[in-house]
Amino acid sequence: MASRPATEAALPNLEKRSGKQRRKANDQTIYESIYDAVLTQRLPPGSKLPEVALGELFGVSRSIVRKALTRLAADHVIEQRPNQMATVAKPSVEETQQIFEARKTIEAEVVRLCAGALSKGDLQSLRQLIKEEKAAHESGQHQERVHRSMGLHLFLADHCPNRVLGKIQRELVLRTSIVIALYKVAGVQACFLGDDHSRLVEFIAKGKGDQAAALVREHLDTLADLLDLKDQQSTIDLASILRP
Amino acid sequence: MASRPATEAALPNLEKRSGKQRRKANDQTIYESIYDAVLTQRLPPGSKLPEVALGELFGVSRSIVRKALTRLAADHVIEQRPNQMATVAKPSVEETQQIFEARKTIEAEVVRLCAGALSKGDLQSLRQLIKEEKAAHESGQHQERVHRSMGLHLFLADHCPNRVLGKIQRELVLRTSIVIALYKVAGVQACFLGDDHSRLVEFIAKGKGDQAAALVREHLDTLADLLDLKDQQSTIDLASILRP
DNA sequence: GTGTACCCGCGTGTATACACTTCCGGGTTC
DNA sequence: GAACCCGGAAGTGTATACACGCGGGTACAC
Repeated sequence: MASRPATEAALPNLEKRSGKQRRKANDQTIYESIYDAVLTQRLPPGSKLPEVALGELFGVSRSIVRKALTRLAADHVIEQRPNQMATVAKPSVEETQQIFEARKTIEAEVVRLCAGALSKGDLQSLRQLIKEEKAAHESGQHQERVHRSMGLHLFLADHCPNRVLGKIQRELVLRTSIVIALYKVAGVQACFLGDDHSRLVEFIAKGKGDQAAALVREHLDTLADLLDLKDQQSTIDLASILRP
Repeated sequence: MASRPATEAALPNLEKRSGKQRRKANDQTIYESIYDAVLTQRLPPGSKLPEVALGELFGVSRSIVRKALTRLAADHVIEQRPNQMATVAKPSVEETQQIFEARKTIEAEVVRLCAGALSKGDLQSLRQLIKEEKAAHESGQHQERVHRSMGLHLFLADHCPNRVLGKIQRELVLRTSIVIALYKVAGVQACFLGDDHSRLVEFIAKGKGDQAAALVREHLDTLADLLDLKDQQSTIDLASILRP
């Protein structure tokens, strides 16, 4: 049983979430289930994803599973190597920093475009999201809080007037969440940084694009600093250790 | 024969390029072949891509073709609808403008990061690319010129220190090329705009990131202005035409 | 002549069978 | 005792068979 602990431990969690929907899942369902499991750390980085097991779990054949895995690989959620089981992506420290830098560039532009361009209803939804995030935070519901916190950034991505930039932003938000799950130090309340979110929404509401962009950059820098990027387990230099 | 002219006319062009490699193509080969055919307009937007025909053409089964098509759809090169043949993407005017705007944001940052960070050899390669582009331009080799011109931007994407941003840039360059192929007015020498490319490389060589970024934005604006975005065939307002 | 309903063919959606590759474990040999 | 070799189990890679959905064409009715 020690041969593939990640698989045996995590795969059942996939069905736990959605109950007994073992029948007739399509590739989109599988895609979202795995994605969500990765984000909530039920599937930690490096977890193995055997096609047959997934197929049995969702009640479909490997064809569907393979399609979902191909899409997940295209979105950098998992890694596929020839003749080997797919594994949940395990971004390096370097890649993590680059993801944050890239997101700073894109999200700054996204909020700039959003500023003054969102409807009253959109702003209302944003304020509601922040309220729910705080509530989840205070009641200690980890998964809920992660979803709400990420939800604000996803909302901005989905409502950016530039749909192309919005989709890029969405992908980066999700990748960011993965690395946060990977490198987050225990106890840190990621992305719940003071009232950054509240201030950001107000800047957007008042059409102050430049200030919103600046705040986002600062917000992401603070977030990146909270990560424990010193943990270099995956980049151990065997030579320096074993050399006499 | 009028039922699917695009397919019958264009699909044979796929094999024409690679000669007689009808044996044992993998999904990567198919992916690249279709991608290249789209970029060089051998497969114009809207072209149908039947799985069986592609399979026979490349000597593989539909499984491989489907994998390639799934990846192409993820990269916005083709569009897949349930129970319908995949078609080459046909970006709207609005999406085209958004692609250019997004690329301005990303590429400006990419060249800023490249400035002063490229090796002597890289700069040498860039200057060589520009030379080849000019040569292809003057000798009237359309396909070659398109490749070289795009090649400079792809080179910058691939050599950007931030690999994440580089990959986003690469995708946007390719999508830009698609819309250029789609909306280019006859006779326009797209992306061969004076000595923009030469000046850009020199800015990068001298580490003048801000000036390089500014030039890129200007370059892309000029390029977008050359397109005939008034052509709204796909968004015809029937009401305004048929109303008495 | 026109409108409608049915049928058939083409193409995709899904499942499954089989071949190949990889990895692990035991046995043998030096 | 250690290293190498070999065999089998598990998993992916690919092809193929069959089911389903859509669209066009024809025949029939009005």
